[in-house]
Amino acid sequence: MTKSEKNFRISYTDALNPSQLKAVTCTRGPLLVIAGAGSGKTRTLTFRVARLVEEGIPPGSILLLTFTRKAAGEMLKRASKLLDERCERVAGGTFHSFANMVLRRFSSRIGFDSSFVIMDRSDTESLIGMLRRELGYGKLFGAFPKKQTLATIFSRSLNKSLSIEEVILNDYPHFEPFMEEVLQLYRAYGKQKREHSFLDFDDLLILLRNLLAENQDVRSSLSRQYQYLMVDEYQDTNAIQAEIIYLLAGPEKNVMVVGDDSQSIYAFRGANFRNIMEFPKRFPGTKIVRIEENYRSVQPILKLANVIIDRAAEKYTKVLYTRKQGGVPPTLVRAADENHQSRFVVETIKKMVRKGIPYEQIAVLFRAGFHSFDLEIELGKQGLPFVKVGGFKFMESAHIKDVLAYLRVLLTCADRLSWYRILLLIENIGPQTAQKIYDTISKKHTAKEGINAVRPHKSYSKPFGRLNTLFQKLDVKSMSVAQLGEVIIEYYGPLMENRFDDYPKRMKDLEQLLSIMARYHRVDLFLADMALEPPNTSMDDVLFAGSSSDNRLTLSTIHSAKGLEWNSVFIIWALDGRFPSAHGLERPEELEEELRLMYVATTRAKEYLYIVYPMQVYTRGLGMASCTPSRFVEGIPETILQRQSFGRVNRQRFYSHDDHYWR
DNA sequence: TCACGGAATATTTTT
DNA sequence: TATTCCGTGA
Repeated sequence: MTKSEKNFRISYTDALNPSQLKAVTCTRGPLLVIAGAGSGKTRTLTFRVARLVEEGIPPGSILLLTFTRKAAGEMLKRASKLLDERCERVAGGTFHSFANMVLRRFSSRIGFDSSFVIMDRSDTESLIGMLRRELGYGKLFGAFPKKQTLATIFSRSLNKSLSIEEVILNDYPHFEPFMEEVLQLYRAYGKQKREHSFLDFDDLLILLRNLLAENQDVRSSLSRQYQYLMVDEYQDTNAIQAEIIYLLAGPEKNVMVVGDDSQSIYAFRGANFRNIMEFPKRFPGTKIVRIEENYRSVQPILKLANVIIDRAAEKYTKVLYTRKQGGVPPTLVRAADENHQSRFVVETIKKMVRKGIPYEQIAVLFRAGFHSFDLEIELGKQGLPFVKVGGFKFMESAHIKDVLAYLRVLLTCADRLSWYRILLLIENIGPQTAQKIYDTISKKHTAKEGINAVRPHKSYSKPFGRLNTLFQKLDVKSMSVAQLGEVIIEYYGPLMENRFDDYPKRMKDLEQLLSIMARYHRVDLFLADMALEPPNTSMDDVLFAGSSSDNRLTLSTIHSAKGLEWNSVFIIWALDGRFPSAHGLERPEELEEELRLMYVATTRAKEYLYIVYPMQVYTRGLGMASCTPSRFVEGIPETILQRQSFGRVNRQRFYSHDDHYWR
């Protein structure tokens, strides 16, 4: 410690509990912080940033890596409020956005142009789909994996550091006969990316690791620049990310990682919570701090959470406790069917709101994006304002991607994927014609020249003329991002009208996109951001006219709810087969992850928690089928998880406990 | 060569 | 429910 405590502007000893304080003041050397749910992890990180800055460390030499860029931004903002605006100059973001920045700076070292394009998941799939078709593998005898599956296999191979062969043998043994073809396709995909200067999400990580591992000068330059590393959500990093941290750490090894092994929910993406256990081995002399006191939830909720996580085969090392008094046990609600489940949630929320709980303090959580469809309809009918997070994405909808395609070809004339998008929108141009036109265009260096060189066939010459006019107007150098957007939308509007019958709704999305564009002054940075951190809520999700943007309840996948908290939480579809999802039932490690997911969901609630499941579900083929509640919440004593019913089944009304607190 | 319709098939979570 | 493949007609 460079100064005595009283010389600091912030009184750390008053603001933090002893273990938090230890995590904050231990600023030198490797440090592992195990922080339970609701234990003030964000607070700890925030104070630690302020502390480092107060100790006189230049903000620019602190790097804070988090799971979303939003999380990093908020922490730095909070730190600024605590101390001063110096904290805003701390470098923060996700591994992917950090990689993006570094790789652009050192692009020549990795053999790429600095204006490389980042492919999101759907770009990746389209490109794979294109190659799959070209190579003719779709027509092979038997079922060749689809583009989506192929993308998953490729990604898993990198993120879990396994070969393609291993992934197929482990997870997709039924594709073993196609091993050679899949490998062929994988090589073609890699070649295509290199030729087009495309990087997918996984390339960002791999190339950053390779850059650091193979270029000693780059490595030491970066570790001199970032002398203090902080990594949030360490349980959800994979082997490559752990290696990046290792390579980035300078001789001082000022590396702090924070995580909670019982909240690891991204193994499907290659995350390995054992990274936490291995951290002290990689960094000898690591200090370990545990933060176990929970400030979020009332005791009855923690009790249930502890019972749930206790069912895990893996024994986690901490038990949450709280000094918060009061609270009522969470409730397991049996609803007659899916619609009753929705209606129960809506009814209860109405009662809560009447009692003074604001909408923004209420959330409904579920395993998968589509689980909320019926509820969304019900909320719309009743006029309750909500916002949906996770699941399908604004940025991935066709009309948004279409508009981005015009911008992308302005930067990279060789972007075949985007040219296909653009050309296929024109009547009478199909894949064959698009390829021919692309061949002509890609010989030129700019989109303007390229499109001018095309001699269109009569059948589409008129609409093609419009496209040509568009590209003569577009000029990256003299126009702002928003101006480019406006001209593009002017061209695209009529095409969209033709293509989609929900044209007005999509037009609103485009207006929204324009207002986002107005915040950027460089097209390449705008495009990179849209791929790395797309706005993850769709604008038309607000079914309630005139609701203010801040007073809405939240519908969210559990994955997207990570790190967040609400006064009242509903978990719906707590059915075996849905949650845990049928997918993971056979594999013990996947089932284990589902259990941790349930644990994460329950620990989001501060005061009230309902776990709801429908008794009967309509499934295609079977009609109405009875269901069993999730194994994660079955057989828990009523003193910990009380029971309630809602609706009627087979003409017999359920008995229902009195609705204790919302009457 | 394009557009469209029918049939078959697989269905999670995210940077 | 969306994707993908295949057949048919223009």
